[in-house]
Amino acid sequence: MTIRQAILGLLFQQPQTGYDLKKTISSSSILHWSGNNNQIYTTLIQLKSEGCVESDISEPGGYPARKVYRLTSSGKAELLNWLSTPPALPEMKNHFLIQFLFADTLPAGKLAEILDAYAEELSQAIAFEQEQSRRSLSETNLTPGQRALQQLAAQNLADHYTCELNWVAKVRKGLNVSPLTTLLKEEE
Amino acid sequence: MTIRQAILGLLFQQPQTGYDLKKTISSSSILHWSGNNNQIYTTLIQLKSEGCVESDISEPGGYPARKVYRLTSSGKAELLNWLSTPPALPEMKNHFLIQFLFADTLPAGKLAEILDAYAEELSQAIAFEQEQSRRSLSETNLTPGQRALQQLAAQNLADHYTCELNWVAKVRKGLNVSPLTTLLKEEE
DNA sequence: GTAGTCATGTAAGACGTTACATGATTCT
DNA sequence: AGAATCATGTAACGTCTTACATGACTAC
Repeated sequence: MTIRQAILGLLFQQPQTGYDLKKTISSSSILHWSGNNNQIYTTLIQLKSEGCVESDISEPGGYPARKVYRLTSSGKAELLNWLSTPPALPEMKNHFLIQFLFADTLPAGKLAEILDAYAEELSQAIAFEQEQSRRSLSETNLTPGQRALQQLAAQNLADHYTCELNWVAKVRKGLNVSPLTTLLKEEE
Repeated sequence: MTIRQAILGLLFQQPQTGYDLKKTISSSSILHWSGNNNQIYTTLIQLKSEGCVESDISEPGGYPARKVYRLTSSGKAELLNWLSTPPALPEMKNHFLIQFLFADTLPAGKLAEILDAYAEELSQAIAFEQEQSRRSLSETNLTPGQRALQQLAAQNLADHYTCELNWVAKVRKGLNVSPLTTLLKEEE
């Protein structure tokens, strides 16, 4: 349940509503959960029952009640505690890699076609992340330290997409030189 | 449900039991689901009810019955169909990146410590993947084409871990030069 | 007037994980 | 004798996704 920690972290940056959190999380490639992630609301309710967050209703009388959440000291403690946790390796669920793994079933030429489509999609993703990285510089409601972290994190994603693109180019080049079945001999 | 396609792919390579699939999947960094992934059995039962796989009992009378599964033509069709699906971007659930994103809450020095621990873990993962890549060369029950794909896929993972390690080194270096709060100024 | 955004929430499902249960065989 | 591995399966759980429901306000 990383969404719990993501919420704690965002609320530490500034108190905000569930809707604000939802927008931030869905537009962030790093906090990449569903764009319509209503788990946020249930998690907020749970966090409140555990005393990690408190909420005030701004503009009373409105519908639905606009609840602004903020961290309690207990919530801050949990966040700090999690931040000190030993880091874990990234989980890379690369569905394409599984497709690739069984691709010798495909007719010749089809793999090349798919690799090209993948390369195109990666290029777009890299452009998007670099735009995000640039945009994070102009976020006014963050401290310089927070902006630095955000920019470095966005760069991390762009780096990985670039790495993937390089890998595709390498494989694609190999496919041009020789068909799949003879690829291995070069390595031996 | 990528485990479904992974099973179809593995059964295409060779008929085998659920236990065999489980070992292969749990030891593969690419097909990285739980090491004790009993979802495989339920998926096999489902695939059978849909006519994608068939099973024979080898060594009848044993307990539990050793069921060897193989693909039907319908299963092969589904696999081929999925292989031609337009490729999707990798889902990188990098929990560490979320930790990093909120790390300005941490006392100075603690972030550097965590980055170092992360770098160490990445180095180990890279060594492991390169060992896996080497090992895939000597798998006897695969065709040369399949071995080539497997080796390239293993290399893909090693590439990503290396990319992550480079990123950590970059960040770490920046931390030495200047504290977090002044990091951004260099970029502006 | 209808589409979109603001704003909160419930409920059902998909997917993956963990724990448990059973019992045979093989290794130490 | 006890532990590990072989081998299959069920059940509960945790996490994330999708769909639905409500209703106000704003923009075209």
